[in-house]
Amino acid sequence: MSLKIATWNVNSIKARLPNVLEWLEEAKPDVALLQEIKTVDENFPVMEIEERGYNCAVHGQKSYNGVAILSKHPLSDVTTGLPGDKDDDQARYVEAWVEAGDDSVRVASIYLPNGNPVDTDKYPYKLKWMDRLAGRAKALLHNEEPVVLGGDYNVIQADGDCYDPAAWADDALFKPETRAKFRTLLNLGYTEAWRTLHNETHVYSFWDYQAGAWQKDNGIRIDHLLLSPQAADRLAACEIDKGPRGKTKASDHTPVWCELTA
DNA sequence: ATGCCGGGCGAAGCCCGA
Repeated sequence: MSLKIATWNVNSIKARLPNVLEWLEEAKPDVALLQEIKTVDENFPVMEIEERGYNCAVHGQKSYNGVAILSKHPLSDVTTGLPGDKDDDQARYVEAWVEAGDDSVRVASIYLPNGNPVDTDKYPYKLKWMDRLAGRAKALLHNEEPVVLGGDYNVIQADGDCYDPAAWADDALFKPETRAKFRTLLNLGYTEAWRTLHNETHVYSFWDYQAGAWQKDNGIRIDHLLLSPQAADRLAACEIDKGPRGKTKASDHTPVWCELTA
């Protein structure tokens, strides 16, 4: 048996609903981790998504942020919010156990802060959020379960993950401190699924709406699936699906998915 | 090119994203 787990920053579930429903029917992920739903829980389109055979766990917020987990299998043990700062009211983390027999897995949908401009409090917020994520990621390893931490990490890991490294050098997504924090996650024992299976550079998951970035393939790869050892042992495939980015009324991100074989 | 699009909010124009 196997499980297809995808992550996608949809940039508003309200504006993107037709695209998301079409993608669910075409790509048929077993689990979909969504970010930037930009709505409160009460306005999440649960009915339309349940009609397609998915259960929903939603951690929403008015206007900004917001994350969700969609799953064809039952969800349990749902937790919302990233531990470590009771004053943080931004909806950027939701976690759940996917009940799928031998394919069961713990998943989290992550919307890591952008951090720009770097000379404001947004950048230290990003770095502290990454420390908190590392704390949660480390705690999850103690359970020795398959875990998939998927989402918009807002981290460019290396020169080959963006179209112009010089242009990104001082950006919050690419600064050395940011990349070091990301490596801390990997050094805990997590595997970045796409890079593990692919050697190519200049393959992206985000293209700006502006300046013909999509047409010129001026993108960055910032949407990642991080796997615990027990999940990495099951990794059979990981791909970036550029299809949704080319549709009308597209999100500026495109889905990334992996297949775990039990 | 730290905003050229595109979304939210709310009903014009500003905030935000990467």
